[in-house]
Amino acid sequence: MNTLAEENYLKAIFKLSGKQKEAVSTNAIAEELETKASSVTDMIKKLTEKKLVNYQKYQGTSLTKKGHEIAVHIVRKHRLWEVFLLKKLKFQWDEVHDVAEQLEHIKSPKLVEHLDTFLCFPQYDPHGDPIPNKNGEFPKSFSAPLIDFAAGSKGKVVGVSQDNPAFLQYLDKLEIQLGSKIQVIEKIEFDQSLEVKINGKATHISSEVAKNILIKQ
Amino acid sequence: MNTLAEENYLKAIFKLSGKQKEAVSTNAIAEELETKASSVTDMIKKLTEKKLVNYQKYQGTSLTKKGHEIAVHIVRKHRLWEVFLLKKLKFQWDEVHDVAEQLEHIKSPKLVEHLDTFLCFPQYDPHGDPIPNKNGEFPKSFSAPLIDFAAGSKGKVVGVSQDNPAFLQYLDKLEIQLGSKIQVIEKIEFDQSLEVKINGKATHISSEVAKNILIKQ
DNA sequence: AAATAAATTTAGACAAGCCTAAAAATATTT
DNA sequence: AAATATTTTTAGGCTTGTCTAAATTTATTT
Repeated sequence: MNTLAEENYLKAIFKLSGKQKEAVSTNAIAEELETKASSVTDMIKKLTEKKLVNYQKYQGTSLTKKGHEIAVHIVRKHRLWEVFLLKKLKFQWDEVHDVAEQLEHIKSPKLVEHLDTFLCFPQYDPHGDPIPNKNGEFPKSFSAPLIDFAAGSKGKVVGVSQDNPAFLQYLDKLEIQLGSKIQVIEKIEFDQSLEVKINGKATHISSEVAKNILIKQ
Repeated sequence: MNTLAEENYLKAIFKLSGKQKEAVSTNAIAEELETKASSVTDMIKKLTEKKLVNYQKYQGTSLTKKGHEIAVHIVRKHRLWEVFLLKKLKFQWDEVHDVAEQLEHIKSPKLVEHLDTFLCFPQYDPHGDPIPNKNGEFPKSFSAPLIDFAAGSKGKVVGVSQDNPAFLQYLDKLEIQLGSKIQVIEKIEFDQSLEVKINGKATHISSEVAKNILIKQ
């Protein structure tokens, strides 16, 4: 069984290493967890000992198969709890994260599976992030940041990757909501900004905004 | 904010000190928490520092008003989660305790209150124990162990005060379930055992068993 | 390629929470 | 009331997870 601190490190490495599972730098982990690089080095050594990460001095860290499985399971729990808080307990969009951050560490296999059943096996959480099933498999159709879509592609807004109030208010102004239909008209080379149609209406958004809107085709 | 260990100490002292809030011995706390007396002394000093307990060397420990409030709040959370696990997630009677033991430490005032609302403000948990409201007040009508009832009295089984599997299996054999109607026919002076009627059917149970069945009239 | 800067690791320290063993205080016997 | 037993506390130590400061390695400039 892993400690709370270990779980948080695995989750951070998972988050930082992306789909290709690249090695993650010590400083990046330190920043993600708001701790010091020396603390990270200490913990990475323990995780190496437990065969949860691959680590070579000065060369960064990546998850082993076992470490990856644990991280995905924590992500699963986090996102299921977010759905529970939003759908069942009537939390607001931006209130769920901190509580889910605590709930994700509860240890009870039965609890997760019964919660999943109770929620009718949701595939996405309130932020539009995919929820892995109990075997750690993500739903086939992924959401991705709007900025990653080519000109011409169409999709639906399934979430955001930021819940900064100013950002959410700006989306409101642009009339971008969960479920809005969105089409990429043109990508501006110069500043990576986008011409898009939102629910049929043309508008223009910056790359900063496009990075944080999640789309599912 | 209190640590997990601190919360468990407060809960243990609350449990041991009963309604009259008597001082509790160091050894009793150590036994309750399955730890050593010396560890208890250490922690009690910290809790004294934080004004959560009253403590005089060699004279035992009692909760301050503040400590009592915190303990009651943890009990509230524990029992609400038990109801959630049983009623919503379809856990078995004897599976809820260990998970609730973890969930009770989640810190989010909003979570507790929304959970309470979601569960429609239950007054008793699956073991028949009363659930304090958000002001820390217990419901007026308490359940009591079967053994405390006089010959002739009638009531309903609202819980048990043990969740040892052998005990629960034995109850099953006696056809005693949550909600069973029970009437005390006779109390045997000699060994404190009881003649009872369970759902109309006469049977005989030992004092050991009668101590652990909770009845509400 | 040498010098400088940045990233990472090591060394040593600290708080929390636990432990064992020994000392001190309290309770119980005789 | 003295002797013995029990309870509780103290002293010192260990592990986990953190920190700062210094040393080392890698990356970037000049």
